[in-house]
Amino acid sequence: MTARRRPTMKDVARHAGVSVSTVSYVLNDSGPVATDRRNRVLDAIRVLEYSPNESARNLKRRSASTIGMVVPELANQFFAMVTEGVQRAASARDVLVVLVVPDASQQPEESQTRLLRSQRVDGVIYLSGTGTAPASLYDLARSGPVLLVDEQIPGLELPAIVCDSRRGAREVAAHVLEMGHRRLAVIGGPAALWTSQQRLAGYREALAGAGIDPDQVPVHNGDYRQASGSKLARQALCETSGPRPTALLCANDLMAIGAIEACRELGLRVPQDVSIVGFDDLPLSSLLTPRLTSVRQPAHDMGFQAGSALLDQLEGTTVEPIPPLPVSVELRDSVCPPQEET
Amino acid sequence: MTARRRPTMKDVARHAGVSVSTVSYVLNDSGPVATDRRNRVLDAIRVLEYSPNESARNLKRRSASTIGMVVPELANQFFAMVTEGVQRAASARDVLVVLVVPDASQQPEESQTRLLRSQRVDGVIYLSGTGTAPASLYDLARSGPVLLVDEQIPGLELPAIVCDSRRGAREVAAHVLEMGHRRLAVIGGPAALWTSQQRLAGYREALAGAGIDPDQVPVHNGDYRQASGSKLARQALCETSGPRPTALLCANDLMAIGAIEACRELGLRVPQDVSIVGFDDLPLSSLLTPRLTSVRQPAHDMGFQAGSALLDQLEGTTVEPIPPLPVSVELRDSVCPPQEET
DNA sequence: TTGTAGGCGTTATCAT
DNA sequence: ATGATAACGCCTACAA
Repeated sequence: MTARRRPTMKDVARHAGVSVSTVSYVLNDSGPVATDRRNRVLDAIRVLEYSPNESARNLKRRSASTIGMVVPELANQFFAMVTEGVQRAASARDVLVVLVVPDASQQPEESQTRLLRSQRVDGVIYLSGTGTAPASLYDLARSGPVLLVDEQIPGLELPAIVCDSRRGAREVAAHVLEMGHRRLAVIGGPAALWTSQQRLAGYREALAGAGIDPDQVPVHNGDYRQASGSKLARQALCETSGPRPTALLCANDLMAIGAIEACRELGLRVPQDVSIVGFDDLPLSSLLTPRLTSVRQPAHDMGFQAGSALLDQLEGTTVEPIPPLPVSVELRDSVCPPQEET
Repeated sequence: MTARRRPTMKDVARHAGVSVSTVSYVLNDSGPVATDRRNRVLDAIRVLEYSPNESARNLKRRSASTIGMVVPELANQFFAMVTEGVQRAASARDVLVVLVVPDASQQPEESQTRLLRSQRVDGVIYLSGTGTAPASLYDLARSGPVLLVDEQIPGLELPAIVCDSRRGAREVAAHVLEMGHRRLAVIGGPAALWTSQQRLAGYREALAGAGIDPDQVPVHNGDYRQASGSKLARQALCETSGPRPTALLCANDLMAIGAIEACRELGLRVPQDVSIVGFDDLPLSSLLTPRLTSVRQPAHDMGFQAGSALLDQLEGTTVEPIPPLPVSVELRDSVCPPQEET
């Protein structure tokens, strides 16, 4: 049994007794073909199990029907869901998604940049997770369309799909304030990140709206990871002079989880002693004890929209900038009215 | 400012005053080139910002330097981590990963099959999550190398990267038995899935080893999802005739979480009234209350090994079958000795 | 050591 | 309605 060469259009043409152009015509409906000959071609394709060589096609068409997705890590469920959304959007239009997870320890420059320049992808969806643009992003953007998700990068005028972090933050904070809390602290994200800034801005709006001077509320900036949430919560609850805050506004769920952990270790009950809210509403957040009040972002949808928008752009459709997607506050058990100290 | 055509090798050659073959030689070290001319070429490449057209290269080489990763969903952290591992392995060898997340509701056949046949990928890593092979998998396997991860599909003699589920299951079960439990129940996975079978086998070995007849221990098969864990736990704890089990062996973490939930609703304390163990050790499992005793699988590593093995195979390296990867039992709070009923 | 030319599998232009 | 044929950009004998 010899490993047979893959059939080409030429083989199909020969088998069907027609010319290659005819085959090409039926393959792409790109020309008129008599019904009987079309059928002969279709048969030949079936018999030979022919399938077109996409490399050749790409070469000719100068496009790859492929987009790249750059994402900092998949273990983070939010990123994973965005990625899944992107892949859905792409696959709905018969476009492939190349996944790139830059190795934080390496210089990611090379692989990402080479990616677009080598025309293996027609465009890129980019999610840095840090808010800072590596040099490679500039190159990418110069050599092809780049769309940002879940962030906006200062200095780069790139289209982006984001959601209304600010409003979400404002609303959870308002909820906490309505419960009667007056002494709050913020566990914020990396100061450089757009989402951190938006969320902080939202918290401040709510505070101001409740007649509290935002500048009086301490802000501890972390890195969006659990450990930093834990550390900063401890700081906010102990090391501050003056009375202990009764509520912690955490800029994402992972840090909120860290905060809960810290409270537990400090012997403080959540929510009776300290109310805590997060942001992201990871699926796991409703499994915690207590169930975490958080702001849900439509992760999958963000990815889907991003994928669709990029593909629209590639098709030459002029695309309107997409307004921030709506978020929703999920009220759960980690918030209650402040209890008087006994 | 006119959108300039991408430079080709010909442009580089002209700019450097050499022939295209010379350029090709320096690009791939595929021929001898005088040092000065090599430098001229390198300069030209830099000046023109040339980068090779991979489509043309692929066409010529009959390979795509790309592999496909088929995975049922990314929202499941285990799958996400495997995927990340695959991408790491690939990117370490300058190979791209095309991500495919078959839409369960659609017939996934088409996209997956077309993928490999169109020679856009050189091979595929496949993780069905169901244990049943869609027709497309047969096609895939006929037209190129396919490697399974985290499962083995009966009837298909495909290489696979798995881990030692059986041993892991045996060991957690043994731990539970050592704590003194005698009345157990198993919340198993889908009967068709290889992992379910392995884990069940492991539990049975441990039971037999402790002098308990495995056939006397009730097995409830679920679908690896939280809801089924919840439902089946309720069944195991209430509807069984005879005394209530004091421990539940759950074939994965999600079902274990469901089981914990069920216990809570039934007013049973975990672990005092019911001890529970899971499998997978998802990162979230140690965040639960109580922290879940589970069996950790090296998800990322499984992916990495799978990627590496596939690439080895593609390079023609003859690859040894890889033995099951080791797992480790993570002892935590969801297990304690059985308490006498008061 | 370097250059020329043909082909990889498609698509698209242009005759017929 | 159909069929030659010339690109697409790269690699690689083979010739110089």
